[in-house]
Amino acid sequence: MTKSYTEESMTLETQANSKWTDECHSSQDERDVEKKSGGREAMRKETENDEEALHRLEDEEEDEEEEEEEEEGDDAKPKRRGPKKKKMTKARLQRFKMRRMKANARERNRMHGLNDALESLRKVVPCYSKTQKLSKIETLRLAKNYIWALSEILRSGKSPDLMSFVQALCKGLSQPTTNLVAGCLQLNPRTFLPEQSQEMPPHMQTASASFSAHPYSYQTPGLPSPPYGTMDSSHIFHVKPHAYGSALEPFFETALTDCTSPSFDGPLSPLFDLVRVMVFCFRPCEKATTHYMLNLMYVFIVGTAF
DNA sequence: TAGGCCATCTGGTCCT
DNA sequence: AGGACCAGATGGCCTA
Repeated sequence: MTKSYTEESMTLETQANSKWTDECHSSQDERDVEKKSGGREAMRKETENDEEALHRLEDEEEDEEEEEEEEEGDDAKPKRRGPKKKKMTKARLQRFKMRRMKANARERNRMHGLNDALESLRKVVPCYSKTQKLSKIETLRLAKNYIWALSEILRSGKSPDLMSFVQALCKGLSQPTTNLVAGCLQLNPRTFLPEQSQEMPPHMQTASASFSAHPYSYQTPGLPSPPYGTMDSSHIFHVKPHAYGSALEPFFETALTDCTSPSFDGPLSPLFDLVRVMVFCFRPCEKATTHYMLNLMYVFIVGTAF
């Protein structure tokens, strides 16, 4: 981080900051040594230690503040006009450190929240395994495919055959994930693998898209590698009757009000209009954060398939 | 050992 | 001013 700074452009403050970040990194190094031995447990512990340190720092800072005020009071020199170039006093440095620690703690918590949301999503996509977790990116891809597939079912009102459904699910997924999905559904990936390179069309724009419409010629080089998770596939492509009817209505109403999407015209009928609602919800809206989108995907899947 | 994945730190931007 | 969110950087762990 600090390596990108040129020495010339460093102000007094940034010098102090970089000193701090260097300190951070050295302490980070020490902590990383701990991590090697203790793993995730150590990470959590270390977070707690950080928080303790933060409280200590807060206490210290209060004392420093008083000292600083005293210093200023003693200084009888005439004050310069114009923008002050703030000196990096001990107290300022302490404050900066504390701000940084607080921000880091918040960011950690935010990322943990994001990971929790992703974990929830992992559990509702059709390939959940405690032993072999999907990566973040693969979870998102699979969720996207799953939502697309469910939307197609809602749109057409017909259940596809399992093979077509799995083909749709595995579009764009990596080989290991494809194998995993196949394993979960007790299928041989050789029998259904689609062309991996073909990007899925914007599903809501192509109303004519259907599960069996894609040409599949991809040959998989390998078989799935254990251990697989198990998956009760009974629900995965059977949408809930009247999915939109009760449970999701409040959520989507909120989502639609929050988003800057065009308004609907005409009455909402349960199933078909769920698709329309999703079109609106999945449009990029100004305030759609990552967390928001993850929750939206989760709610759609749970509301539609479970 | 390279590459994928991940957690964390950091500074910037926007919003309240 | 402070918080939320984001993207870039960095370094560790794991696996093929």
